[in-house]
Amino acid sequence: MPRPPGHGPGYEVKRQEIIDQAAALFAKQGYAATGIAEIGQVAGLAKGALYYYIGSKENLLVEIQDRVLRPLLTAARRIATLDEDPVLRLRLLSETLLDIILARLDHIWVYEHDYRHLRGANRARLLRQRREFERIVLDLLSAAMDSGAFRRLDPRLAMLQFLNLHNHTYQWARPDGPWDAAFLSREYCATLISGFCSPGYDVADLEQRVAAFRARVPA
Amino acid sequence: MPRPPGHGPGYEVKRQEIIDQAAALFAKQGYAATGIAEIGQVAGLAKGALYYYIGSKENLLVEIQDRVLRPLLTAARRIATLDEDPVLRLRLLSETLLDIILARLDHIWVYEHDYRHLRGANRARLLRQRREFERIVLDLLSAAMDSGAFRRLDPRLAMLQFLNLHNHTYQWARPDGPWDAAFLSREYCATLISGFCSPGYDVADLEQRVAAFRARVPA
Amino acid sequence: MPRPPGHGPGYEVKRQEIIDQAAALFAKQGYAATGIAEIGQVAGLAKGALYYYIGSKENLLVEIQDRVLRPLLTAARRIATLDEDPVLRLRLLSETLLDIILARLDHIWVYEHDYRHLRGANRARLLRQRREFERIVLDLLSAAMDSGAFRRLDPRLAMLQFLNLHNHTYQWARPDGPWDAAFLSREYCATLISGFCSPGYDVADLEQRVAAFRARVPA
Amino acid sequence: MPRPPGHGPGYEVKRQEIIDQAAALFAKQGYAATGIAEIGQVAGLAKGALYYYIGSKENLLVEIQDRVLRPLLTAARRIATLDEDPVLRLRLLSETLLDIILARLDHIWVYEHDYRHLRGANRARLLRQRREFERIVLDLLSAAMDSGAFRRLDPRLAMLQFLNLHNHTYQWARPDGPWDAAFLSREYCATLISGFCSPGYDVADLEQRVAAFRARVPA
DNA sequence: TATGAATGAGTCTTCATTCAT
DNA sequence: AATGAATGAAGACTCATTCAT
Repeated sequence: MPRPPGHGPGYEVKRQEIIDQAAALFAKQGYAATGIAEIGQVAGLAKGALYYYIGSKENLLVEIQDRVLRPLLTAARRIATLDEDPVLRLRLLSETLLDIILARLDHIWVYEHDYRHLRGANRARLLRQRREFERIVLDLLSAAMDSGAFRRLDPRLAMLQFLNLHNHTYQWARPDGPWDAAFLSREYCATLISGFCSPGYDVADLEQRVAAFRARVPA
Repeated sequence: MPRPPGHGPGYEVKRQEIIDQAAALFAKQGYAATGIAEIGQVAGLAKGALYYYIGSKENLLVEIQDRVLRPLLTAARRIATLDEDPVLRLRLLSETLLDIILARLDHIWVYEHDYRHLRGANRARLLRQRREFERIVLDLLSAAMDSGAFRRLDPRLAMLQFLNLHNHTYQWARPDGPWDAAFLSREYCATLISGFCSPGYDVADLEQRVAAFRARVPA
Repeated sequence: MPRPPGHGPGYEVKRQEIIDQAAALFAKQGYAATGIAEIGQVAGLAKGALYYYIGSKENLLVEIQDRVLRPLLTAARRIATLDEDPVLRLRLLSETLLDIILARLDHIWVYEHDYRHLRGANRARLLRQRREFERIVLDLLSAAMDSGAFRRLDPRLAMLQFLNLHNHTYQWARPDGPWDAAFLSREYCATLISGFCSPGYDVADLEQRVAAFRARVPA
Repeated sequence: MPRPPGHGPGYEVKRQEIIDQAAALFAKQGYAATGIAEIGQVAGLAKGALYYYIGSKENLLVEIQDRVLRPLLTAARRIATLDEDPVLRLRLLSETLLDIILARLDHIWVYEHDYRHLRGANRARLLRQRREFERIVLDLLSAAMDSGAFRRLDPRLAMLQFLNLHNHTYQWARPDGPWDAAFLSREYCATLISGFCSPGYDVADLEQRVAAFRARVPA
């Protein structure tokens, strides 16, 4: 997204503010049902000035998707390549995913609902990135099966269960809800791993290994 | 849903057809991004005639939500009052829910995405019905805990996991996908029950009890 | 230009009226400087109704160009294939061209000034048709040289002189001006043929042959 | 054309550069369809600085018209008062006109197309200057008739033929085209004079008189 | 039953211009 | 001498809806 060169120091700050405000509106009303006029009103900017910052409405959508996918993929790639037990890595990935979901609930809402309004290259890039994330989950699940921790299941269905359980959280989570990402991750993973693991696998052990890993490798 | 009085015999048939077609369009493009003109074109009707059948665009949305919620609640109420083990009832409810999701994927898409475009009484009624369904799930989970089958968990979080796992299915399921409702229900419930059950609970036994129930009580 | 099917009997009439009115505005102010709102005002139609008739602003431009080019090319093709002396055919073509220019001065103004605002296929088609007309003029001039009536000149420059002299007429002609197409054609052709003809060619003779042709072949 | 007072030495230079660049854009896209932003981009100037030089968009148009009309009228006035045969003076005027057209094709394009976007005094002055030029041509043609060189024709129609033939040249001429002003002037005047002259007038003689004049009065 | 015609507010976006710095 | 930020009207176009026929 190349932007016209030569902007003042406050430009990017204001720009990010506007994206924040747009994300809140899109989450509440939907992308298609939110008007540029409304965004300008919330931002306290006339339409001309608004466009000076945003370029286009679709651009806002792109930025919001990016704010979700960029940190998610960065973290997922890092976790995927850790030299750790795949089950542990799944647990770490789960918590990262929930971290991002809970930290930016309105972004996630837009991310889940309105990606279909992207067109052309923007849409293609988004789908590619989504597939990459799914691939990482899939590979970790396969690795857990290879390691004997998990039973032999259809890895694709296992991945979809993982995604269902995590991704749908945005539908009911609240910014001031009772549960944080760490807690939800523990619960979700307990459920999934109980369901997926081989007979005799020690589920309870996992949280201690997570704690040990965190002690070894501080964020 | 006020309907003009005094209609011929074909009225209701055509009306249902139009709702079908609208659901398909809404699912593909979103409610806000789908125009009345488009619906008329697909229905082969000029705008005047279209309005004769539909009343308003929001009316279509109401009808689509109803087509999901009416059979879902009917079945859920029936299952909830069965004189059976709560875990078995959960399994039956799961399959019913997945049946409806897979049978009407486009309706579900609209149901999940566009209920926020309902206003006033329509919206209130919808939210009430959703809460009733959630309550049924919650009560079954509590009953399973009371019966000793499940550990003592936060029943609300258990319900949310149940809903996450099931409801998000519409995001990736395809009409010609490889898995049917019975299969997915078995898999999902296996996962959930493994995670929720008390130590020593015999998960594998459940499917035989389902089969026995079906033999006793044919649909 | 496929238009939605099923229009009432008054539709096409009104449509043509609107194109007339748009042509007048475009001629006076230029295509780019004329707003849709202005056209609607002149047509006595709100914006919605206006679009019901026109489809798009560019469409209006296409129609106006077509109203010039269609009769022009039809007539030019017919004249080009007449079994007559090329000089006579040039004279007939000249009068036809001036007929069209004088009959639709505002259309010609738009035709000459605003064809650059056409895009894509519309533009390509226009340029193709213009080239076809030029080709017809060029071929007649070449034939006149081959027949010995004209000196050997650069046929392309001769064609451009023909076009210059005729096409620029729109710049100063008035609907109620003193000269009609027949008169102007006589004058223009007298000038051009005097300049182009071989020594000894009888210029004065031409008008009698035109009269004879008209008597033989009534329009 | 009010200009801010007190400018540095480079001001006027840069100003002229910008007008050049604007003329090129206006010629290609039309005045109304060319944005100030576009001009600023080509000029390498932000909008604020651009306005420091140009004052307003209409100002640019005024300057471009002036660049055509000022040298044209200066030359035409000079030629009109030469103590030479009117036919010779027409031939000299023709070449000057074509010189200006071919030297500044983009300016001419704007001059012919966009003078209607001028308002008020700017427009009045332009029309006055155009009429003055036409008057000069008209007077030369009348003089040629008075001298017996030309037949008695409607002098106004003769003038319009002269203008048609010359002014329309901008429509197809290219900066790197095969014909220069001197050549085109010879051709155009040969055509016009053949058409206008009295019987027995020696057309071929003219070019030698032009050469003789040039030898006597170097530019 | 069904239509075509009309509306006017609303859509996203671009415009020429101004001005504090 | 130049900039970035702001404006608000205007740009073309679409919308859900109504209604006489």
